[in-house]
Amino acid sequence: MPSKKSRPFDPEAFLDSIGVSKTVLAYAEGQPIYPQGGTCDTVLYIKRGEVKLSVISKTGKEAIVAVLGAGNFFGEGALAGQPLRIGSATAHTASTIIAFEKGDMQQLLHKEHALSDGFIAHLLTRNIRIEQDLIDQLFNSAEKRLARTLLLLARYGEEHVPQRVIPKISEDALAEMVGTTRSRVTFFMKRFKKLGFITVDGALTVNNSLLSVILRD
Amino acid sequence: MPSKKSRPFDPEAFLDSIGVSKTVLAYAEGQPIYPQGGTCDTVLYIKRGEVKLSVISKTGKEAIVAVLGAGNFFGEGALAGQPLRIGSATAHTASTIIAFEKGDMQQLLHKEHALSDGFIAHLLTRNIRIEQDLIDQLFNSAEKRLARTLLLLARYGEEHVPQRVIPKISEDALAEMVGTTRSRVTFFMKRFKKLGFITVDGALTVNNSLLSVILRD
DNA sequence: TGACGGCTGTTCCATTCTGAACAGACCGGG
DNA sequence: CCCGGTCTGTTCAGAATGGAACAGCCGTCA
Repeated sequence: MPSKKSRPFDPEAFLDSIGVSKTVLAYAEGQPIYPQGGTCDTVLYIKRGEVKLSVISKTGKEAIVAVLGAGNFFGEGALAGQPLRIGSATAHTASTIIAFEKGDMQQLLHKEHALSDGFIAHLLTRNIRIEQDLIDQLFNSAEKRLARTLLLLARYGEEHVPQRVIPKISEDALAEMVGTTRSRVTFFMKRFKKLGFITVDGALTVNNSLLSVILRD
Repeated sequence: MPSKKSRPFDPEAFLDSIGVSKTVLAYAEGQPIYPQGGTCDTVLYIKRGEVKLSVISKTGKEAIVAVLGAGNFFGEGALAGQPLRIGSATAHTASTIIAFEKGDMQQLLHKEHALSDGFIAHLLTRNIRIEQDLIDQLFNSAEKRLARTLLLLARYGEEHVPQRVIPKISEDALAEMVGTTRSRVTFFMKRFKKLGFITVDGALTVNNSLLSVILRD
């Protein structure tokens, strides 16, 4: 397997190396990066921190589409000619963000092989992830979706540890990510606790045994 | 608006122009192109026809993730290092498909600007579409999802006509695309008919007034 | 300290959905 | 023309979900 996984490409270092100017911004936790409906003229890159992408429906419901970590692009819709942002982006934790003008990015992607290779890799990864979220929604019950979300938050599979701690997240936020209501989340969390799949003592610890929830029929 | 929409790039003509060998295959309606779980070593391109991408769960349920028309790539997971196909691809109508070896494609994407530009455009479009499907699932009831699916099938928005005819599709297939059961589909279809949003007289005609179902709160 | 706001635990019921069953309509082959 | 297969129309009970309401817990802040 010659292909190297996990962020083989660092756009910032690359851009420095070819001497392109860029905008680097710092955001505090919870600070908005761009609003739903805003003009869609930049592509952003997460240098440090985590960014939450969410959408608000006409009825006021919020759905969290993704929480992305360092090394990810977001707002790529600009390149596809989207005039307005479909959803909003918020700093989930304190973050450092690099912004590229849409036009600059297009030029760079066209000229610089290394950048376009890296960007394609990123898009493919995102594609797969979103598609799996969709499949998850189509197939699974709220309980399984919650289990999957918790495992993803705990970065299941990235390291060979039996359990990991989840930073901090309210049941409300979980409900939004999972696509259900808080009462459901509370209900299932209680069950997970009872079965020993997760433990709560200030922090939330996810045990890999939670996988059994997803795998069972 | 300088950007040209709707398939600005024709990979086949391009590949011919630079003299790359490729595999062109013809599929009859309903014929499998690749199976879920098969080796994932080619990227495919739809020259003509329509391709259905579906996934089967452990419990045997099928979900139709997308139906793609001419000018689309699929099976791109190969480039992201996926060893096995996540879902299966089937010719939805008689189709002509071009297959690229994963390695060849990677080389080409790296060397040929025109190809990588076109491919990025494709990935961005797909991303947006899948993301919207996901948002649809998170926000909307089965009824609205069905309405949206019908409008998409009727290619709502592509032309300025008040109504369009949908090729042919069983309620079973609709149920799979929408992510619900056939009994629900029948139920809502009846309602749509009664309200005049669709008409069935052999063929299925979708009226743009069906939009009101999506827009209402 | 005491009020307040945010989060969690819990309950309850109306609504929606699933899954299965059965009957009739349509179609093509033998 | 009859048969079997596929698709649609319909019904229904049981399960899952949504949405709201209320109480307790725990920090912050004046």
